[in-house]
Amino acid sequence: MKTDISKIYNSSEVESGWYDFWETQGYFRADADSTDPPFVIVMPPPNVTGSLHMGHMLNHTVHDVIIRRKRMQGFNTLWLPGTDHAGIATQNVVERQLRQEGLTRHDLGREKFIERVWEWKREYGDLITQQIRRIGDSCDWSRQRFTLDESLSGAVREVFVRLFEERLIYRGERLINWCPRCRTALSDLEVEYESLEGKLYHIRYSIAGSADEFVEVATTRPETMLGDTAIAVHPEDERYVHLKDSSGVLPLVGRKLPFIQDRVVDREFGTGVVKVTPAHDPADFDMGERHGLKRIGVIDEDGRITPEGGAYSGLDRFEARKQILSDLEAQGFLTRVEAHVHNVGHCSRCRAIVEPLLSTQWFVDVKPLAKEAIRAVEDGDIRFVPANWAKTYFEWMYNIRDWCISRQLWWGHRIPAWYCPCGEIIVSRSDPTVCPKCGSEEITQDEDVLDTWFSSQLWPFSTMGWPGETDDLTAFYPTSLLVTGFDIIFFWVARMIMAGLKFAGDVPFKEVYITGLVRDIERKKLSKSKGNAGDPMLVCDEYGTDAVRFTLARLGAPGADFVLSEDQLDGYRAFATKIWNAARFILRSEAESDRPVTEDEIQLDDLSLADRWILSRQTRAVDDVNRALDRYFLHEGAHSIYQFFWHEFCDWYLEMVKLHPEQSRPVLLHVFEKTLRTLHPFMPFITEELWQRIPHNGASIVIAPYPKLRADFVDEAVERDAGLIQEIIVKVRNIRAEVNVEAKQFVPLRVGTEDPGIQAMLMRQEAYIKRLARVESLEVVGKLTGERAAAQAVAGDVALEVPLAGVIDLEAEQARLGREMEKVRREISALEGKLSNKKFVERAPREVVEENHQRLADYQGKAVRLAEGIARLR
RNA sequence: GGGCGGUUAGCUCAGUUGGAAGAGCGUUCGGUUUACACCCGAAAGGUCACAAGUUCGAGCCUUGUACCGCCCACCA
Repeated sequence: MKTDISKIYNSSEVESGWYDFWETQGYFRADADSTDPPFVIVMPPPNVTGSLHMGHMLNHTVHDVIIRRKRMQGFNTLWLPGTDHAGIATQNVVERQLRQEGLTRHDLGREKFIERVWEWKREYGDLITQQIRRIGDSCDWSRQRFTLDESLSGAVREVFVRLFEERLIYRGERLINWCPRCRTALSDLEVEYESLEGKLYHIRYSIAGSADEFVEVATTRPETMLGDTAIAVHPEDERYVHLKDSSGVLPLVGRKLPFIQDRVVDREFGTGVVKVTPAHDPADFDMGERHGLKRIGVIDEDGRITPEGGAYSGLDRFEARKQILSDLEAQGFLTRVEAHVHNVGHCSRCRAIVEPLLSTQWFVDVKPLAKEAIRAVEDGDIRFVPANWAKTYFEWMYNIRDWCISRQLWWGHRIPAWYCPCGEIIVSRSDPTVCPKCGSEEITQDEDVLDTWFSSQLWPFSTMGWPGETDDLTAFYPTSLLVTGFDIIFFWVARMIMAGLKFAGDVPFKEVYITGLVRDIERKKLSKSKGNAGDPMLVCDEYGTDAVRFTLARLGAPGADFVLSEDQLDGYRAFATKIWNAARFILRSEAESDRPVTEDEIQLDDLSLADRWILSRQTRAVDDVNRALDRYFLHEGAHSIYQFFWHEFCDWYLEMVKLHPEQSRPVLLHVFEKTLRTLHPFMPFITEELWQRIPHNGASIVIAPYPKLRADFVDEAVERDAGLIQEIIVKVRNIRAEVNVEAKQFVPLRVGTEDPGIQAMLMRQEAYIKRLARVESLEVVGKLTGERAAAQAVAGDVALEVPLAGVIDLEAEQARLGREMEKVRREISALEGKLSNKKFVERAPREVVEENHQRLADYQGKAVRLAEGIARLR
């Protein structure tokens, strides 16, 4: 037990040593052989390139609060950490570095480049795991994983091969999303649509064999016309039925384009005539399929016009657009240009405009997997918190489309497919050396790597050793809970569910907690001047990690966005300071005889009112916290413990205890110690620091038991008595403030009540009133006799007056009591109205009716006493 | 076009079997009371977006309206 305690709470000092202690003691390590019930979370692996942002910190706070409490409750907890190789993101970072050296990845070649990325990872990849330690996350570092670890790569390969064998992975030429900047294919999810102000160009296409007849098409992308292979109209559009069997002529190129009829054409839009470019537009691709159209690719992987584009060959796509427009205009084909807002797809990594391109890629046929995954959520095998996110999940799953998984990158899991000149494609668990079909040794491996999410989707079981049959899988799979943001429900959550069911034989987790978004702090213009208030490490430096964690827990209701502001952080830093100062107060009067006090040792009968009251209130607070946390309502749990600690323990109990410090010492120590345990999941550092300094059992608060409900500590009568005393104290303080009594002056107090029980109680407990309300003498009478020089108030059905000669302003006093009376009358008439309503009395539950009667009686008593008080003023 | 969420105190937000409107910050007034001025004490402040409905009773349930936000979608 440390005895010294600094006067000022210094968060960075408090937060510096404990993590190493916890880690070396092995408190965070899970035991696959334990017989305790497991509680398991796998950490959503952050990108190795990354550094922690506020979103992470919120997410990790939720994780850690939940997992620390479970650990204290005796679960065999595992929080498995790790990082993601993040294909495009990481490769971009290293390529940027190379560019500064005047190099491209091609200058290095594949092997050297990958070695370079690994070097980079070794150097910087630890940053984020250090940050994770800094914020106190209680993860099991002995089980840390990286998606490119050998065993995880083995899992990826196994899954690829199995899906290929089941024909759920296939290779084919499709229209895919292509990022010309990253030079890779993207999945649909990696394309982000942005509404942009563009132009709608109207272009005249003449009719073949007719001198003056023409149709007008509208397009936002004139450059794709080079790849047009048809003109489409709606089959029931009378304006164009006559063109059914004719052709149009492509301007500038002269190619003949057949007219086709298709129901997707919107007759209302533009002229109702659409140019069809199957190689560069998803809708046109589908039409091309339906009508057997030729596909002419006119834009290449760099976003330049291909030789198919004739005169425009080699031009950048946007340059070509300008050129084509000016040529069209010069030749009179461009009839009209109008402003047009439309959605443009951007690469989610580099923001370049995505090009729909015809390309041969690998795909997963996910529909069969989705079926099981939908069922798992429908059947409640997986529960979303909040529940409505399941709708988002279903929506996507019902409409799920094939997943393009190949990426033209070097950093990632290389596709385990080999090609033989004979045409054979070999997909295998081990690297082949010869073609099994023709025996050729000329086989070459596919150059591409897999989408990063292909490996992430296996995370809950690949990290535990799958496809091996490991103890960890037996002990910890399926995991208990996944905590993540709604932005990756499709990318990750849905795919893990599919993969888990398919390969690990069970759902990957039983519950999914969806966090909200931490809205940009800049919205409040708080950070601009400070530079980086959004960086959680800087925020933790400034406010203390415990305070930041508490703030996030307090504000982040499941699924709800919130703004993190400096005001909020200030408030919860003050909370940490408050805890510190309370501890200082307690440690001030440290005694030799101090020792840990367990609940069972407490003899309720021997205790003061204050002690019994705080035990009762704490019991309720602990119960509130537990019920809130059982539902993952961290915000409510944080609120309950905050209110209890500050406004009951500090504001009332510590003040009351000053009357009988020695007598209350055991309860004081007990309640404070238990409060620290209740708080520990939210504020791990300060609670450990203080817990170690006060009497306690055990080596660390990390493994101390989490407080449970002690129903026998709840005492309604005590709470009622203490409540009345507190109310009287507040009323006296109120009077003192109203009539400007100096703080140091003690005043006389007279309390009137005809209830002998209350009279006796007040006499017994008068010391509290005297001290906390600064009262010199307390007189308890049946009825207030009244003098003019008295300020009056009513607490419950008890009246009181402060007989202070000469200081009272009669008019003000009258006005004050009048206002009070007004309120009481309003309550009475509302309650009378309610209770005279026959239907209410008949149909409302008896307790509710009874309660209303009780309240009415209370208010009526109040009214009588107020009336007496007002009368006595005259 | 479809789906989801939001609208409660000056600000940021809580509010689950429907049963007396809450917190933090801010505001006003007063405070060197032996833990704490990152504090203490006292107070002010709300037609719960609007409208109908269900109910004895609605911030909460139903329907509609308005505004704001997000997601999905092949009107070029």
